[in-house]
Amino acid sequence: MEIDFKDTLNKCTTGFPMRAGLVEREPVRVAHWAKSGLYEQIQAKRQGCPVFVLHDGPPFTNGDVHIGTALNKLLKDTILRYKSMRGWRTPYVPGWDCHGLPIEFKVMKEIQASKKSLDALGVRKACADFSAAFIEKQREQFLRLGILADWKSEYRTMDPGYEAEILKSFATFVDRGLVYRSKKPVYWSIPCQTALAEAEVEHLEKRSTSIWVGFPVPNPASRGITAAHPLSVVIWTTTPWTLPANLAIAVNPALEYVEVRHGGRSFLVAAALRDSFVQACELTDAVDGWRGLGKTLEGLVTRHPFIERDAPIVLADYVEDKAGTGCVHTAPGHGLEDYHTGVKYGLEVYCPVKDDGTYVDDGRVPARLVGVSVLEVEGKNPGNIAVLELLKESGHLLKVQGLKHSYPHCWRSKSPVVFRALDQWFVGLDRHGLRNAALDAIGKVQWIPAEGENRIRAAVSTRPDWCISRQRAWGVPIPSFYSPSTGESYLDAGVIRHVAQKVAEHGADWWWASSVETLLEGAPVPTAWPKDLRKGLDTLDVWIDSGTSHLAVCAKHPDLHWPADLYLEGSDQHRGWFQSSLWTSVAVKHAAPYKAVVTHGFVVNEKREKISKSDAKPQTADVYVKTYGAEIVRLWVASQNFQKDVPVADSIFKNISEEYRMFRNTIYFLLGYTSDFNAATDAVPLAQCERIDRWVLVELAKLVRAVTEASEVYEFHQAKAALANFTSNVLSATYFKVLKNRLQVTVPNDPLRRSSQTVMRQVLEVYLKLLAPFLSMTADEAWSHFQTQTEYGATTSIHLEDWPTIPAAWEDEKALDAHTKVERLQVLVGQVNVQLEKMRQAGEISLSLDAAAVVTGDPQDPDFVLLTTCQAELEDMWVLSAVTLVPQKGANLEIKAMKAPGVRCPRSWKYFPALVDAGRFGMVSPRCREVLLAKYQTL
RNA sequence: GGACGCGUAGCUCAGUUGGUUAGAGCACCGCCUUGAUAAGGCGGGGGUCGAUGGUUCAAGUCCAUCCGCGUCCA
Repeated sequence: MEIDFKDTLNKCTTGFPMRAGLVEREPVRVAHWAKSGLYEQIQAKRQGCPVFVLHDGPPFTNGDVHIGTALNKLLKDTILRYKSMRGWRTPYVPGWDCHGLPIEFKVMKEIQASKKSLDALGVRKACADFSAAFIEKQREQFLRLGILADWKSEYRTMDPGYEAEILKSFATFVDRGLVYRSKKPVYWSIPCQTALAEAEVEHLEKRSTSIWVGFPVPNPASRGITAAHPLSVVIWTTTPWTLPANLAIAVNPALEYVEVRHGGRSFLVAAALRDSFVQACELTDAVDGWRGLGKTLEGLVTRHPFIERDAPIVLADYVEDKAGTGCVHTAPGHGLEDYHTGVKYGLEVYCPVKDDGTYVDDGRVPARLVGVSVLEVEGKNPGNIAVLELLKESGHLLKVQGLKHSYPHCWRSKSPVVFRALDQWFVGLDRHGLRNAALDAIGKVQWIPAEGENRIRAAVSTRPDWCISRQRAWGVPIPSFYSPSTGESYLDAGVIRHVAQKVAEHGADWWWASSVETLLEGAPVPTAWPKDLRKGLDTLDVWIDSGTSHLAVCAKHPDLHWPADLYLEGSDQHRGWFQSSLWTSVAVKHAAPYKAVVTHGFVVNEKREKISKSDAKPQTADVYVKTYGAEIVRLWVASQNFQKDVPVADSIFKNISEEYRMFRNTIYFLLGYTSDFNAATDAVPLAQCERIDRWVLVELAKLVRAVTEASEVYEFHQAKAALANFTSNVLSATYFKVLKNRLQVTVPNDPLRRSSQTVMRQVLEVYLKLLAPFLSMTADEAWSHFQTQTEYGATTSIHLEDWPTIPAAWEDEKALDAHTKVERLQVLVGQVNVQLEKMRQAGEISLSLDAAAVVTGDPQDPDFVLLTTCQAELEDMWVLSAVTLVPQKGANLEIKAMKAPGVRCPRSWKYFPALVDAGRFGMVSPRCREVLLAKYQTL
């Protein structure tokens, strides 16, 4: 009868399943964490510890959690779990960014589709519902990823309390004299009589009237231009109606310009566009004259073609030589580029067009234009027609030509939009040294990676004044008032604070719902304000909302402190949240709101291209969680050098899944082979542990150091790499290989076995702790098995443990000596393995235990001395059936592998000179006979 | 177009101040194992270090130009 010796071995036994079943089982652990209040437990455990505040940048609440957002949140979670284990108290208050155009836009489209019409309050209600619904969804998705947070304290920028903080901060801006009103061009829809945002504009094909117009130059010689005839600078434009607002002509400083002579007149255009100009304006037989660079033209005075006014030449880099004449009609009130150039040259932001699209009567607009509309109806634009007439009469119109091109249109009325300067509120960034204060503050922050400092410095130093008003409904109101008779605006910090208090009680809707009398009731209204006031309907730029979070959250929440220790967001936030937070902080608190800023790159696809929304598959975190499991997503995050772009692809997740199995199986092995070990009774003093066990502890110490050092500087991919190498090389390929036979074959309490188990328990404990920040669910699951051999039996979580430290005994003299010796023995066994592989390929052996080795060497040879010292351990260490040492004076060390002599023990698979009778078990090795006897008493 | 960054094996990453035949994990191929088995061991193949030029006794590592990609800006 065949005996199945497998049943007589100490087997790998554990309830920790080798197969993870992540997608199905993870939600159970997430629920377990919620039910047991793991986050609260962790905070309670670190009561009184130094506090580390990672302030959460609020994700925008207009969609499912994107894989890039998951990357961000998981990095934060990893850092906090690590910091907590390191002894920090790590309160984490998550936030949500609720206001803003993308939501309002989506909501407006829905409203439009349902043919309803809502007032501002109705729109706001719909937007709030929309945002709230996505908060619920996103929170679920974050929980599913295993994010631990103080969800009960989460902040929302639409909470009345938060809105009040925004207004209080704004009041401080006003107090400090930073806020002013000025004009700036925005998209304007004449039929809707409203400003439009970029997202509300759609580009459609349009037929426009393009014209070439000459601006006479009274004194060409002032810039050294030697023109043969009376000179005109020629501009080309597709919006003739903006000419009444012309204040300058822009040329490119680097382009060459040429005088074109024809019919007793001279024209100045860019040399590269000279031919197309001559052709378009049919100037046959034109001759070229003076030439010069654009930069020499700066300040040259031209005359407006039909208004008594100068139009100086200004320089602008955006002027191209691809179309037109290289001389760009510039109206700061009717174009953003023109506006910037105008600001640069101190030009007026002049916009002589009213809300209804008609020219104003300001005494500067020609009488024939006053009241004429610039709205195009059925292809006819009265403004254009009138301007063309004026040009024709003045003789400066060189050519009219139709042009089909893409032009912005209003998404609702489908009519062409116009650019029109409106009064806006600005924060003057150079007032009262604000910009310099911001730049100083930047220098006191630690930027990781260091290049981040350049980026924010560039953003802060070049940013023009901050336009903070939006003509929108979904946001925090700018509590301004204006006089309908004079148009004058009124803003007062005291009044704003009064409004803030009311908003804290009633929410920002109160502003829209209340009359001016109600709004100002009880407010400290300045005596200078007129009685007849209307309320402003602009909202604040949402960057003020999120940029105020350090005040509304860090400075207010009792668990947190200001400034935050860390901000962690994508690198685009240098220009976004990092910057807006800095400005508000410097304005209100005179310092940066963060001590350190870590940035991560963007998720890109396998080819390292950006992930666009038009991709076939929506790149939500859920897609990956439901396919691979949150642990795989977490491990993916830990695998990336997140300071660069982060690739995401199925092939990568498959790869990571394999790596996960490696970690999981290693835990399985450690749990399984120590399940019969009781530390209280079975532990072996370290000093008596085996050499291989001492070796692995030295390796473990190295691992703890590597993982800790990498984690301290947030280089988790290095930490994960160290863990992977340790798992694969140190444990699986070496330690476990050497131990396996010993663990299985001996009696359970064999000293060798207990020595290894003693160390394996330590390895397991430390290994799980090192994995905990990354494989949070798996480490916690294993921790329960480690404590209680059940999945949820543990009363504590691994996330409540301290980060491992390295006991001195792990690396005492004996340990280091053992380490050196084992390392050398591992190098030497390499020579054996190559020979074994040849024998295996030749069909001579299967297992390494089927082989033996004979080592010949000089007794003085250091390696031979080492082998002699460790002779008793060599068979186990090399997993061979026998190792014979043959001292031979003067011989070079030679290790020869051969088929093992003797007979194979069917139980231990090791070869022995002879087997012995073990009764009902048959013939086994003497050692196995002993074991069987001890185990079963009778044979 | 501008500013800043990135580009090392199929994939994810290491490669100290320039110095021997460029490394790891995973994947791949072959063999073994089936007593970690939806596991494990052993062996192996695979990179002109984005391209080209330059500095140097010596460059993945320094410089220049170009190409590709990303973020922000225009």
